[in-house]
Amino acid sequence: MAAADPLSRAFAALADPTRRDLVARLADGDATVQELAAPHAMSVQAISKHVRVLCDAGVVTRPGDGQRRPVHLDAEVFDLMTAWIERYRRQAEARYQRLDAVLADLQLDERHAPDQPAPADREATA
Amino acid sequence: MAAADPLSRAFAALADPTRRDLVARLADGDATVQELAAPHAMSVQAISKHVRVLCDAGVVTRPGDGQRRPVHLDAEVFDLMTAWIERYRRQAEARYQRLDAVLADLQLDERHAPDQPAPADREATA
DNA sequence: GCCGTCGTCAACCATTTGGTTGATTTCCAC
DNA sequence: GTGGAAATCAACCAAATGGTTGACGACGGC
Repeated sequence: MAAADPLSRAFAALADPTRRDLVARLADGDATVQELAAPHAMSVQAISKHVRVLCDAGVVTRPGDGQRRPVHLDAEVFDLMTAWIERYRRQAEARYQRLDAVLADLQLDERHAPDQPAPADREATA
Repeated sequence: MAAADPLSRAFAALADPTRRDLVARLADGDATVQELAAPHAMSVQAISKHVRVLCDAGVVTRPGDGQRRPVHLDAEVFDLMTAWIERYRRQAEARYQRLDAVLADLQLDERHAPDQPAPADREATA
């Protein structure tokens, strides 16, 4: 998963509660690794690794190049994720509505042609 | 990560391109494991495992209890994820705006009080 | 009733992940 | 300069992931 596509990296980065906590903390403002590590009963190195994962996923940037460089939340990747999620949520909802329409049609048809076979709803995608 | 919180399971479930592909396929309509496995050069057992992960994450449901039970996309968990993402995206954006306001204030203040120290913007969260 | 197929369970394996500790680098303050 | 703190690098370890193959239970069609 290390050299995976951006979407996989982004979702994987947020799949860990510690990293989501870091994001929540960074939404309040930039912070150093030490500040991020303080409330997390965990070594600073572990937090540094988590920050690297967030960085590789593009969730976070490190503007400075010194060793006191702060960690900065970059919300741009979030758009990628919401775009993907919303796409399939809408598609699923649209399918529901189409299914409902088919069922309604069946109800109507049954009143004068009770033995019509039901059309496969997946072919109606186009 | 097996007994993790719902959000972790949901993000982890979508962190795999194969599983995202299954979701894309299921957005077109319910399908059996065989149908899902067909286009994925991979054993049926592997697909079955992926479906189980999606099921544990609540992304997918299996209405039937027979062995030919179809897999059905359940978009409800998507709301959880978008809610989390949007929360911190908005918070980050709001912080930007506050930061901009602070900077604007500094610009103004510098014209008649040039040596005021900058306030830490993170304390302004409350 | 029997056969074939669908789906899963089980064991196994390679790789990744998430954590540790110890050493090293790099900068800031004095 | 020198000392100290910040951050990372490196090696290591336990557990989880993602895949395989093989076997097996449960239906549906003939």
